[in-house]
Parts: sequence; structure tokens; C-alpha cells
Amino acid sequence: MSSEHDCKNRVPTRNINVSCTDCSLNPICLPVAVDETQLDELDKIIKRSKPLKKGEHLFRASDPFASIYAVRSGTIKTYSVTEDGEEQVTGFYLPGEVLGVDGISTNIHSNSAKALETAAVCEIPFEKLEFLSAKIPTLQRHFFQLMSKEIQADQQLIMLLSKKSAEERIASLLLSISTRHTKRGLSASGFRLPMSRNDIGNFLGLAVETVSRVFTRLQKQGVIYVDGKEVEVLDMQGLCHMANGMESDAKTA
Amino acid sequence: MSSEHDCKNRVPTRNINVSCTDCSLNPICLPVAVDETQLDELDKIIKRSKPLKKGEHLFRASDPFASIYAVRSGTIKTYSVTEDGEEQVTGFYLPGEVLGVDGISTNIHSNSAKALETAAVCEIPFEKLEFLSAKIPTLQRHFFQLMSKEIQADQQLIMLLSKKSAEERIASLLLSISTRHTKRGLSASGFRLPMSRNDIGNFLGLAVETVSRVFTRLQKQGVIYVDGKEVEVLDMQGLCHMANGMESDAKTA
DNA sequence: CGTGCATTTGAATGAGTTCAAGAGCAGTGG
DNA sequence: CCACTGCTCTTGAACTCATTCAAATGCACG
Repeated sequence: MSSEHDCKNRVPTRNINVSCTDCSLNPICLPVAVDETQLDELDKIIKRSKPLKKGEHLFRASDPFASIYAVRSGTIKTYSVTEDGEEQVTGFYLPGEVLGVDGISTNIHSNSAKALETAAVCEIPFEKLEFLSAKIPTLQRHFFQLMSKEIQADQQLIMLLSKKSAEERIASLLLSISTRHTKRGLSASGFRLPMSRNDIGNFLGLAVETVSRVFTRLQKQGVIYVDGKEVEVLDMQGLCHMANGMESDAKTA
Repeated sequence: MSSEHDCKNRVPTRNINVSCTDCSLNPICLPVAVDETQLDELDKIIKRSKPLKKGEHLFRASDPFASIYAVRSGTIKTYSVTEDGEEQVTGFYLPGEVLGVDGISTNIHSNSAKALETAAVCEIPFEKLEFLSAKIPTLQRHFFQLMSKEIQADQQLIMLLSKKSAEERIASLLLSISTRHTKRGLSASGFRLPMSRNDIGNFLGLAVETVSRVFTRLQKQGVIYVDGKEVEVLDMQGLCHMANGMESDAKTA
């Protein structure tokens, strides 16, 4: 309903220093848990630094853990590296989403976080958040929920990796991104994939080539239209069926 | 060193009502976060109910979420069910480990939890724990860490599912169980797998047949000795290498 | 307007699945 | 005590989906 036009390559966020009160992500970010009178307190502990450029790291695995981060604009990918040096993408974080909780248990990040495009984040020092959480019960609750949500997301990925075919995996990812777009009031059917085919494949446990082939196949089937990173979902219901492993023949026939 | 003999089918836990203070799992369970003076408070909110029999549910997906649970004896498996009705095992919980946090974000459990053998658990009402967490900073911290640990475990599973071969997966699982045994002061090399081949396969994203074949293969290679659910690790280092995808030929050759 | 990546496409290969059948084992009841 | 039943587990053989290898094409950026 509001500033949905990103026609120019203007960064969606107007100003580095918008307070939570004025941030358009307000309703899907941390502030949801805090009533107006206390929002100021939360706002005060949040650091808003200069945006990251594409490819820059927000933090790296083995960095000491000090803060969690809320994405304000752009996309961040998190990944870890296996013993034998291979990269595993563990998540993509879109505006309004919170990352970095992986470091809490050991005080050291177990993942690295890298900007896939120019991205701005709000840094929330964890110790201060802990302190505030103990004072504001709804915030503590919200933060527990946030971590629980991360667990659920991971478990869905586990399910996907362990049970689903290449087609189902891609379909699921597209739906996930579409849904998350909707939460921000953006189009459910048309969007730009901020990550490379390589990242997609890595995340979904597929070879790049497979990702590419599936995209082509989905396009031939008329479920989506793809042009590079730009995606248009033509048959949302078909995509849903596909993601859930339903045999969906009765389509164009 | 102590009561490692489960010759008879006696339940390892002596008494249903051991307080946290007296519980042998004390050093690896929730109480680690709480000093003696406050342990009483934690102890008071914990409910210790009668043991579950093999196959009984602790909770089911879609049950309202009210408590988290610490395993006191036996083994619990958690699993969820896909849209198309398939089961996905999401974790195995051994004594001293905490489960049930999946329900926090929605107030409804997203997993079911089922006893793989006779099992006793401590029930910890979540609202009371929240309240106590706000009061005892180390407890809040510990609980955050506990959830963060769950996230890390899930992410390791993700890595395993997306990158590792059947052999590496089985090796990893054996090592994981071995390590967790060690934490309780039990043998690292000899143990009993509390779950069926089917559960193992489901958890690791493999067909039962593959699990069976890999066990046989590992045995032939002299890395482990298997007799039904009983496992003896013969070459711990070899198993480690195997789990991490190292080519380890120079063995019996 | 090259140069270096990212992406796509094709063909061959392979690890794990599926299907099928037999072996082992625990519980039950005569 | 033994036979029967219903499991779980193991083993073999054929098949399949995704991977790997190889090469062409497209795209972005200096």
C-alpha cells in the first residue's frame, strides 16, 4: 500500500537512522514485542551502522559473538564451512528477519554472514538485549519465539533435504520467498532472487546444474517464468502442489 | 565407573522423585545454570511424572505447548509429519537433554515426541521457567544457549543431509551418540542404539536397506562391531575420519 | 570489446532407492 | 517346549534421479 516501488536502484530504506518507531519493518521485526512506552528503550540499544556492500561479511564463523542483527534492507546469507572445507549455506535473511543467534551457545559464531547485495542491518548487542528481556517479559517471550522459529525453519529444511525431490525443493524455496515477501506487503507472485544459482543449490543440497534444469523445467511446465534472477509465479497453486509432492497433472490439459 | 550395569531390566533411575540436587544428570542438565541457593526454586517448578512406556507419546504435534522436558532416563525421539503424511524424525534425546522447545513460537508443538524405550522425563512448565528466567540471569542465559545449541544441532544435520554420503552419515550418528554417552560418564566405544534401523534411516535421510548395508560394510572394514542394536566402536579414529569425509585407506592394508 | 564468472545444456556415470525375498527374533498361545 | 505370527533386519538385483564431467552461451564490468 505504501512504498512498493523499487523502480530505480534506490535503496528502499530512506535513512540510516530511522528509529524503530518509524521503520516500515516495525510490524514484523523485534519491536512487535514491545509496547510504545518501552520502544524507546529498545531503540536506544540498537546500533545502525553503514550498509554492507555486496560480498561484505557481517560476521564470520569463529568471530566472538556479541550481537544479533535485524536485516533492514537487502539480503544476507549465512553459511558454515565443513571440516573438509566445503561451504554449506544455512539460510537467507530478508528484511525484517533476525540472524546471528547461532553464536549464543558458545559465544562464538558458528556461521558466517555475508551480504548478497547492498544490505543494511540493525545491530542489537546481545547483553543489552538480555538485560532488557529480563525487564520486559513480552520481549523475552518474543525472543524465545524468534529462536524457536529458527528451529522450526531449520527442521523444515531438514525435512526438505531428507524427503523431497529436486523439483519439490525448488518449489518450496520459491514459495518461502514469496511468503516472506508478502509479509512485507510486496508482491507474492513477482520477485527477484537475491542469491545465485550456486547458493540456491548449496542451500537445497543440489548441484547447480540441477537447479538450472529444474528452473527450465518449471518454466516449460508454465508454473513460473524465469529471466535470470527475476521470477514470476504463474501458477501459484501448481507450485504449492509441487512443493508438497502432490501429483498435479490436471493442469493445462 | 558406577552403575553402568543394566543387566536386569531395572530402570536406571532409582527413584521418581530425586530432586535436581541429587540427580546424577545435574551437571549436564538445566541445573548447571543455577547456583545452589536458587536450585530449590527451579526444583520446585519441575514436575516428575511416572515413566513413559516404550511407544508412548510425551506430546504430539498440534498439542498445545505448555512445558519443555528434560530426559532423565531412556530415549525420546521427536518427529514431525509432512503434508503428504510421511514421518520425519527430527531428533533423538538422551538423558540430560532437553526437548520441546519447538512449541514456543506458536504455542503449539510442531513435533511429536515418543519414547523409544521406557523413559522418565522431568516436565518444566514453560511459563514458570520464563518467570524464573527473568529473575535468574544465568538461567535465562542458559536457556538461550540451550535453544542456540538446538539450532546448531539442526544445522549440523542440515550439513549432513546436504553434503554427506550414506557412510559419512552413519559414522556421524555413531560418533554423536558416543560423544553424548561420554558426557554422562559412560563408555565411548560400546553402547546400545535405542532406535530402530528404520528410525536411523528416517533421521539420516536414507532407506532402511542402506542403513543396514552400511552397518555391514563398516563391520567388514573392522571399524565397528555390530550385533543388532549393540554397537562396539573398534577404530574410533577411523570412524572420525569417515564421518568427516576423509579418505582413510591405510588401514588393514 | 574482451575477460572472467554465472548459467545453461547435453551425455555418461553412479550412489542410493526400490522391489523382492529370505533370515532372525520376540511375543503368544496351545 | 514348540509352533506360529508379525515384526525388524539383512541381502540381492534392477532401476532412477541427481551428480559429474564437459562444453557452449550469456552477462556484467572494467
